[in-house]
Amino acid sequence: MNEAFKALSDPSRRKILQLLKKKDLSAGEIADQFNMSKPSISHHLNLLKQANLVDSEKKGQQIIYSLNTSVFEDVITWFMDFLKKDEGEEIK
Amino acid sequence: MNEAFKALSDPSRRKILQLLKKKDLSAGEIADQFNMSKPSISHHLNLLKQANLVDSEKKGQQIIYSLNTSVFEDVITWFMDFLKKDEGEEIK
DNA sequence: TATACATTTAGATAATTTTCTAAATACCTA
DNA sequence: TAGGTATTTAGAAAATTATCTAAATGTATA
Repeated sequence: MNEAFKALSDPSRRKILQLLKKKDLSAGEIADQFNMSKPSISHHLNLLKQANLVDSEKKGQQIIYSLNTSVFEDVITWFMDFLKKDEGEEIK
Repeated sequence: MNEAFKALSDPSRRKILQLLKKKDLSAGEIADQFNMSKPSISHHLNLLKQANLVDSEKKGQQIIYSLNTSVFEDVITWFMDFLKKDEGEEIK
């Protein structure tokens, strides 16, 4: 899960996730939303993919990216753990 | 919330949070759990504090650190958003 | 097959982050 | 107030990350 935390620490990558939440997008369509070179976006997409936060599928000459929510669930579980009442000191 | 994501991207800092989940600890007690110099731990604690993930309180010559869960709630909310069903395309 | 388009790979540079040692600060107690 | 303990601040070195331009790859189409 370390890769996911790393991937999530960058604002551009979080913005990519927000965009993909609305709908699947090609690499180029994602890049259009940023003031950044395409290779830089490609690099960010690669990190998101390695963290299993997105999936990609080749379609003709485009590559379509989509959210992969399975790791999101893991991360939420990790966080929820901090809100659980301390288990050592049960309320009687 | 960017500072929180940044703070959470480091494994040592996440380990500190796990330790503080069990009980409040002094800076020295935290440092004892790591193979790392005290100034380095101090630096990590500072980042966690700036992200509002921990609080600190001076007690004599020690500084006691504790979890601050308010930002955890915000972050969980951010994540939950990705698991919500797409709101544009309602099921009828 | 030649050309154009979409994306990635390579390689370099700049910026940020992590970590260290040495020194400073703050508090406690004899 | 002198000495000891706990922690932080300062400043530097090393590692990692973000970003760019140029070139390469793969696909579509005229």
